[in-house]
Amino acid sequence: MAGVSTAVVSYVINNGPRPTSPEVRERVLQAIQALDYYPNAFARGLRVRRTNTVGLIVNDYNALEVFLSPYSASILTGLTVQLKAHNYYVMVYPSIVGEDPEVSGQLLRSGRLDGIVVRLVQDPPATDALLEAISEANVPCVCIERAGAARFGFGAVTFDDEQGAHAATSYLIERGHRRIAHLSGDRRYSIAQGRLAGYQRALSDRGLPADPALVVGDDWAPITARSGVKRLLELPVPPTAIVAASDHLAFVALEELRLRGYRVPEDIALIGFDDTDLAAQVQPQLTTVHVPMMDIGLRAATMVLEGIADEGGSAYRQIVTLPVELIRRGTA
Amino acid sequence: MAGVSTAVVSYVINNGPRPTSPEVRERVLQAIQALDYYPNAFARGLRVRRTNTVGLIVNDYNALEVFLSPYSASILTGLTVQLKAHNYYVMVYPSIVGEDPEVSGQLLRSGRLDGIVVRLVQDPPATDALLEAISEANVPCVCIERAGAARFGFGAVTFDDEQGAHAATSYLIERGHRRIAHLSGDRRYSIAQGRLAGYQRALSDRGLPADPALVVGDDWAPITARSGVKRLLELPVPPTAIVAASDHLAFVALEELRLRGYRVPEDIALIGFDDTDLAAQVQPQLTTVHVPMMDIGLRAATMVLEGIADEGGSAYRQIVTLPVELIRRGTA
DNA sequence: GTGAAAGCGCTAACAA
DNA sequence: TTGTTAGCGCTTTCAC
Repeated sequence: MAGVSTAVVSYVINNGPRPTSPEVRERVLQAIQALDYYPNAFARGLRVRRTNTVGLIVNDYNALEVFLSPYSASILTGLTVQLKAHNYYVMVYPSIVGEDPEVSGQLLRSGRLDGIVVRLVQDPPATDALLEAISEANVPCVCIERAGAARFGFGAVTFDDEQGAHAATSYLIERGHRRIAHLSGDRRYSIAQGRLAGYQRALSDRGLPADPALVVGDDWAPITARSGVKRLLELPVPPTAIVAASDHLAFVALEELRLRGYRVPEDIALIGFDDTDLAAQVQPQLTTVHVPMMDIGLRAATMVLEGIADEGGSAYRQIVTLPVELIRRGTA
Repeated sequence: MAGVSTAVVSYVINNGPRPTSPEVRERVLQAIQALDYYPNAFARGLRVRRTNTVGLIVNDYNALEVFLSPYSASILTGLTVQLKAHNYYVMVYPSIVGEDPEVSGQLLRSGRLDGIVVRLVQDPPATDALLEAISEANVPCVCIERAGAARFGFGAVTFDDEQGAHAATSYLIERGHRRIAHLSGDRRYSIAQGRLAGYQRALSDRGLPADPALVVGDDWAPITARSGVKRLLELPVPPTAIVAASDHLAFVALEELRLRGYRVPEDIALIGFDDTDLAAQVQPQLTTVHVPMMDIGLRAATMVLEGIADEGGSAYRQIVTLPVELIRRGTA
């Protein structure tokens, strides 16, 4: 319709790789408009071997909870915002712990993805099978939350649970607390382990005894948290402070403490972990450890884009650990 | 390597459209294994014009909140679980209200998607521009939360806010309440309007006056909810019950009421809306209206798959309204 | 039951 | 600056 070859149309659309005269360019643009023409992404992808798509593989234990964690939403937000700005699309894919890697292998090796961001809830070697499948996709991959085994050479954006819990616990010790409890999460998740470890290290750093009775809870369920708190309160010498492994657990603890007539923080101090939206909204506002979830998504997007641009380069293969920070509010 | 033509390989991989002899089949399968061969999705997509991908377009007012609403996560879960089971992938795309439709047009008309699920927060005609862009993709589309204008002929999975709020308010009236307040959400969202309307209709159904002073709040922010509750309590004749437009608002109200020394439900009854995870976890447990978010995602997935299978058929073009239900718990 | 070959819509190397 | 054309990797028609 513009009276030119397909090559020129391509040059116009892509601004290259060869120049076009302004008048031809104009004619082509008008024809495109008139015909309501849109390039087919699959044909282009087939030709240039780029799909403009990044996969977000979210690994978790339960298919119905993959996207429900407070993390996922923020991470997804950071990721999509950044990728959209660079004309990349996001394909989300739930991957269940223990699932046959062949399931995700189908997506991974189909050539649909230019890059991959994978949320890991465990540390190596538990994630090796999944990462092995990902490595066969032969595209840049950035792990978030936890890093993968070094041999894969993937980038990672993590945060330091251990240090966060250490800071929270140390803060309580400085404030004069000597019997500090930990309300732990599901230890299958590395973050739960890290938070427990940070708590324990803070105690030992200050020469405080590690009383096993002061560590309660072993999953993320509210009911477990409730009974854990109850057990703490029934101890011969109850704790004067609690470090919870998540804000959610802390909220439940807060409820339970109040219900039993304890004032927070006067009778018992409480610190959460994550700094979810709600933390600043309850009364008293929850003292907690801020984890920069949205930044993680953003940073992961940036890194994976670098990896894609680099064509097998390795500048992106760093392990970035974002700082976590104790936010002092009303509960400790 | 298997000593056969590419045609036969294709027949083996796709189980058709022509038969293959068992021995050849076996040879091909072994070669596939040995070569670690995986079909390229883009080449196949180019040829058969199917991408095995469904787009989830999430419309909202703020780029940073698109995926943070309690709805998004559940919807995404329902959607991905169902689509994964049918070998379809999900591409998520944030669409901002008022944004140039050309932005999403790029994705929509690129031929990447076999079908579309779009979350709408407004009613027609506000969504016409977005749906116009979607209709140019020429693929089945299912709206969720709110339906689009009839002329587009898209399917929809919705739920009845009006009726939910009506049920909640009516319940309070039956329990003897006569001064019932409504803590409203951001009226730019149709659900906020629907919930307000349901509340008002329930009052008028029972011949109760509609006191404008009893309707407070006009966004989803906690701070607004707090000041709204405060205003209610300072009224010459304060309400004895509050119907909130969301669980989040209700939680804030619950906090604020307690803070001011009111017992819930003894002094003031409270009903939320959504039945988010937390509703059953606070003490007292929140009485609320259950909205089956995950089902919505699941149902939308099923419908869009029907639309894709139907090849322009119209069986999927129904508007499904899922029931909402008052869940009696501890706050009313 | 199998092979040869066309062609999906695009890009880019090569030729002019 | 533009046109011609090969070919990305697959499916499927047509011939055998």
